[in-house]
Amino acid sequence: MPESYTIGALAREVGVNVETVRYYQRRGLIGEPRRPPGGIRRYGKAHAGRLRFIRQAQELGFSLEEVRELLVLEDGQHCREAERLGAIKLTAVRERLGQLRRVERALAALVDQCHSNAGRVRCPLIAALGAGRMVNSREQRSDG
Amino acid sequence: MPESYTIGALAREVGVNVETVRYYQRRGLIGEPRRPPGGIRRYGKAHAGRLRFIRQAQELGFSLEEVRELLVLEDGQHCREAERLGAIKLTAVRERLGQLRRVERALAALVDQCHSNAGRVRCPLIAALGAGRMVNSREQRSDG
DNA sequence: CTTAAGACCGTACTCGACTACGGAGTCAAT
DNA sequence: ATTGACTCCGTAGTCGAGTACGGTCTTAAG
Repeated sequence: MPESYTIGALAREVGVNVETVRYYQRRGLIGEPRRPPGGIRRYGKAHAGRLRFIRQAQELGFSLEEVRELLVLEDGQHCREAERLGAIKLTAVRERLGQLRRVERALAALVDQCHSNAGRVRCPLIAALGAGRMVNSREQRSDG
Repeated sequence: MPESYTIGALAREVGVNVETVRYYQRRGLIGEPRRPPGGIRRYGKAHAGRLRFIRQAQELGFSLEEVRELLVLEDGQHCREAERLGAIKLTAVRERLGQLRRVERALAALVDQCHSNAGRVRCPLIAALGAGRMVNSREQRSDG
């Protein structure tokens, strides 16, 4: 019988705050088991799984609202829809990745220049910041 | 004479809200030019550049506070310090990059599986989320 | 039985990053 | 001179994602 966790145990198990669990319940992200006559709720593996799901999805960049959208698909009947959502996220992730790569390059180069520069004239890093557009996410034309 | 923008023009130029510019000023991210006797402030290219930098840095996941740390070094006297901060940021960027790469892989694989799966049994994406730990930023052992 | 830890619950607070509002002043065009 | 757009400034509200608080109730241990 897996309905063994109290809310506190559940939270500990998954590594979140009790208040966070309750918050998710209020947001409709996890259902609350009904209270036994005048008692306290018990949670099971499924709840822990759900909770992990939420944290995972968050790490993937889904907002709680988006997570909720995904959870609605949980019955397994909506793989298509899940795929669609996943694909959208994937695009976003890839965009971010590209951006971050550009920054990595730019920043690495600047730090390197700073190092060679060794405290001379103008600091190349600072100069670059002042100049703006070290990194541009999207090309922008008609800039005079 | 580059001090040509009003705050509104500046905001439009960079694509942010006027209130946002003012907010950044309050946060010490951009200096406000002193008002001419009883007049309105004028901003120049430098301000636009600064503003763009801030947005760039934000898109990369830097908080305004972190951006401020870098911008504080603007006098050019602190190349060493700037280098240090730059190096720290670079490390952070690389970490983020790694994380994002893992996410990209995981998500791509799942979406792909969904596609092959074509609406059958359990949706792999949903299942994977439920199982937890598709992507973990830091390894964690001793998990039973 | 007493007691302490923990559950329950609602409300309120926090934090980061904005965004909106309202009243007074300024500027350019008519 | 008047109008209307815009600036200036402070304060307040919003949004997402929690986190904290305080009072009452349950439950397990001693």
